[in-house]
Amino acid sequence: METTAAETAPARLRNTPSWLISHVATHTSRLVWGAFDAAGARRYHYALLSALEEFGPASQAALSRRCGIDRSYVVAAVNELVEAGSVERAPDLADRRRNVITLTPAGAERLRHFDEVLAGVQDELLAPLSSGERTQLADLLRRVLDHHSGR
Amino acid sequence: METTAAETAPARLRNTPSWLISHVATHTSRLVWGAFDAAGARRYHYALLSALEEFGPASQAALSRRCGIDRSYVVAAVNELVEAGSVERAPDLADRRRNVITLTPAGAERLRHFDEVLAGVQDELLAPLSSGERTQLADLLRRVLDHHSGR
DNA sequence: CCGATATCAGTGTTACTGACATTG
DNA sequence: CCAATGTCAGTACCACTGATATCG
Repeated sequence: METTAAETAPARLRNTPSWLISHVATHTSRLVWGAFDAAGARRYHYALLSALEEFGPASQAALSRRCGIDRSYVVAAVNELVEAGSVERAPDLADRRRNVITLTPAGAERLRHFDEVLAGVQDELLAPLSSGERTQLADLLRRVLDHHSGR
Repeated sequence: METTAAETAPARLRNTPSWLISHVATHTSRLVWGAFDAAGARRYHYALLSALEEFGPASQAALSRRCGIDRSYVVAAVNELVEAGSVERAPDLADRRRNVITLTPAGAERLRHFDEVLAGVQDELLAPLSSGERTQLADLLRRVLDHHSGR
């Protein structure tokens, strides 16, 4: 235990949305990281596989834009996913600057597995909230996110 | 511009609270970091000053627990705050393992300045939400946070 | 020549881990 | 002897920056 007890945080912080978001995100990362680590994966593997399943084969740059992951990180992530047999990387014959990344059946399988793992995480993360409140929270966050990624 | 356009994220991600939180937190950090950087400070300076103002002089370990900042980081942060004249560090005569950190008048001044800076950040961050919705979001996050720091 | 792509090298912040000496 | 404290060294993840070569 690094942090022996909790001791209430200053009211200033507890009333500042940006602080709340950051701290909840820290706990979230811990949970998500733990779950993916146990599954031998990284958090953004799920993001990439999701994009490939929903939108079909795509270039690395497109994946970067859709998932909000840096291009240089997509390179590394795709390397890992290729090695795991979850995706395939092939040069794009139509535009020779690009690679086409394609989801493999094993990758789709993996994605479904991650779905379950992540569902468990959501449940643990949002334990104190009712079903309606979870939806409410997601809606609010989605609106904030859309506002800031619109640019 | 690193990310030319946004292109909608996969529905799987947009419906996953943990993903929403993490991504909103990224945007949040950008905003907060920018604001504090312009003020020549770090994000956790605000946390530490807040705790000192609300609870009075405290040891570094107590500050760590209250602000959720790692002990090793508190060391560095207090160094910076001492150098900036915002706090004073003195050995605790009652318990010689400890230091007593005390807020200086200049530090209290600094805190008030940060209050204003941060208020602006909240406004920018939560721009798409009404006043009631902002409260709602903060309430939900606070409950999630309390649930996870209770341990 | 400009813009996009894939890649790589490197930086900065922060959470976390572990070690250590000092003190209660 | 065990626990807490302050300190330091080192790791890991991730966002970000910039450079480079290739291609449209």
